[in-house]
Amino acid sequence: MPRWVDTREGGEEEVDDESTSEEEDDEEIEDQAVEEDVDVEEEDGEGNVDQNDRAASNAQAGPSGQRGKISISLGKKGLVCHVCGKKGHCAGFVGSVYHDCPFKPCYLCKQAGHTTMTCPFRIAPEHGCRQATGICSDGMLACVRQRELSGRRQDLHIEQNDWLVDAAVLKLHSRRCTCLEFHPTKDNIVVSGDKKGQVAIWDFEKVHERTVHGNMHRALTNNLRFLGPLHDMQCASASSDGLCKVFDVETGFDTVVLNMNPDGWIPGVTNERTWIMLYGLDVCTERQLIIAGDSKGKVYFADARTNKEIAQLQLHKKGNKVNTVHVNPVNCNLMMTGSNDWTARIFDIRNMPSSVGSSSSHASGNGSEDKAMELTCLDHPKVVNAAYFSPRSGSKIMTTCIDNRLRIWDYILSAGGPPDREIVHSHDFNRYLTPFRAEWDPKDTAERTIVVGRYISEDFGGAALHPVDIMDASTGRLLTQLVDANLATICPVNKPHPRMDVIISGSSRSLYAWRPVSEGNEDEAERARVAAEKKGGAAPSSDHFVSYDADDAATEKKKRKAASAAAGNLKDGSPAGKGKGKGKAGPLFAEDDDTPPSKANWKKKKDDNTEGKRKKK
DNA sequence: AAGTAATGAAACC
DNA sequence: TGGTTTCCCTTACT
Repeated sequence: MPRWVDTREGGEEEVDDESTSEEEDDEEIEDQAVEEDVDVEEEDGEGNVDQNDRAASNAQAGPSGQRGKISISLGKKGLVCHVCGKKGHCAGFVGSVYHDCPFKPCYLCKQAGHTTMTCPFRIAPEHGCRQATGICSDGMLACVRQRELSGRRQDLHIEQNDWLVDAAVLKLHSRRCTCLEFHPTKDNIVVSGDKKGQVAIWDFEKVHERTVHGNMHRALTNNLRFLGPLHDMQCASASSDGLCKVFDVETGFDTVVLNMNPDGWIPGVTNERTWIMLYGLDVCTERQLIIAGDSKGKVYFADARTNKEIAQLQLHKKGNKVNTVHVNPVNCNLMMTGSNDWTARIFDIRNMPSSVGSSSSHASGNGSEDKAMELTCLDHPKVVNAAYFSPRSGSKIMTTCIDNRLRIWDYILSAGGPPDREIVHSHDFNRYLTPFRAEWDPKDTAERTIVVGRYISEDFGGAALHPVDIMDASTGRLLTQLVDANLATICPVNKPHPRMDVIISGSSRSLYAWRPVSEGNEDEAERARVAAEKKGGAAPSSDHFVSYDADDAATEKKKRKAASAAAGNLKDGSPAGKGKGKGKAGPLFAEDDDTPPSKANWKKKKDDNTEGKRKKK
């Protein structure tokens, strides 16, 4: 049985009882649409039927297969499409299926001439992908042959299991989760950061055990990285408050390594242009370096032993975020960054200019000045959310770009040129959500398995769910899609465990632990599934399900007090009042000085979405 | 149950 | 270069 943790008051009941009559509603809507003379009969994405069916049984089993024809009524005169503004049709959800505006390019691959529903990339995710050389449709024979030829061990690591959420901690954070990191030595521990600057430590085996360091930062915790097995309690963090800290995950005791805004926020003086935020972060254990990227295209190097800044360099175009920093896992001289300037870049740290001070003010040029270190630049057509070396050999490269493509280079040396593969995959949303970042599975010795959340939803037995995809980076093939009826929100943050068959997803304010359904456990999983279905997607068991309303600041304080009184690990429960604390927070800061850059004066345009709204409940 | 705020990139002038 | 507007399947709340 899945283990869900709900520590809010009333725990399970909260999530209970939603949408029991979902199917009837669906039918109603469909019927309606049919009645009102239908011009366009649903283009049915034949190709993905089986894919969906399989996952549908994973999710709300429902009357899965026999989902009747869905129709959209284009004949209605009164309708106005909120996407293109033209009359006579309307984009949006019909039940759990979204229909694109037929006059816009495909939402998935961005090409004109078809909609997402009929997109070749949706029907066959590997469509148009060149396979990596030496990879023959995943046959065992091909793997053996490859192994003999290259002398390297090539595991066939094909995920075929069904996965389900095994444990969850709901509302652990008070804002959306922004990053995740596994503890280097304690297998069951995952550390997560959120949009408010909190850092949480969760034991996904014990489920109820978690610690929240509430005031680690005063703005988004953008990245976390452990200092390594030798300092296994020490974790570094980079935040939009401009701080890079090293903190002890058990005690929460922290040391500031970098402070990009030493004068703080001075009303009337500081503004959004001058405030510096830290984004990308990595730790180089060999060199004892902490490397962080900022919101202005600079990268900072700090000595992890002294916690002092060594250098800062303008490695990317000015004014553009450096979203990720990654030190090559086998060659610590190599570093790669992914940035909002539409590039990923690879650097040789040895070529760092010797005379770089903390007050460097290089000017001129097109913005990215400190070229000495740069080995190559990987151009992209849009923002690069993430750029990572493969975790074992360090010789492959994968980037996540918001043009809805994952790009794979099979060898670093080819990184100057076009990628070996572009995998079309839906992850292009850029507001409201934490940016998607595709991750390598460090367990796969062949360095093929990758994990990435999907933005676009799919109909799983009547529910619109957003799967987490396990894909093969060498073929572009979708190996498995993770869905669970209890997890209906988008999962932008996902990490495969380095040693266990576990994937942790951060979705909204909650964390979820996926596990494959083992053969012996299928019955149990089935029961859990049925239970979940009966309850309308609610918590099957409180042993596996915790919710924790971290929203209200006062409640939070109370809770912390109680926790410290109890002087031990936080135990389940500590019933929190129903979170109402609106948590009036400027975009940048959670508390005090109320002059953070606020965009409250933004004009709002009504986003007339009503007719196409997805029916919930 | 309908409305809305928070939010970020990019196109445009 | 800077300010303004738009956009596209959000989410959690009133």
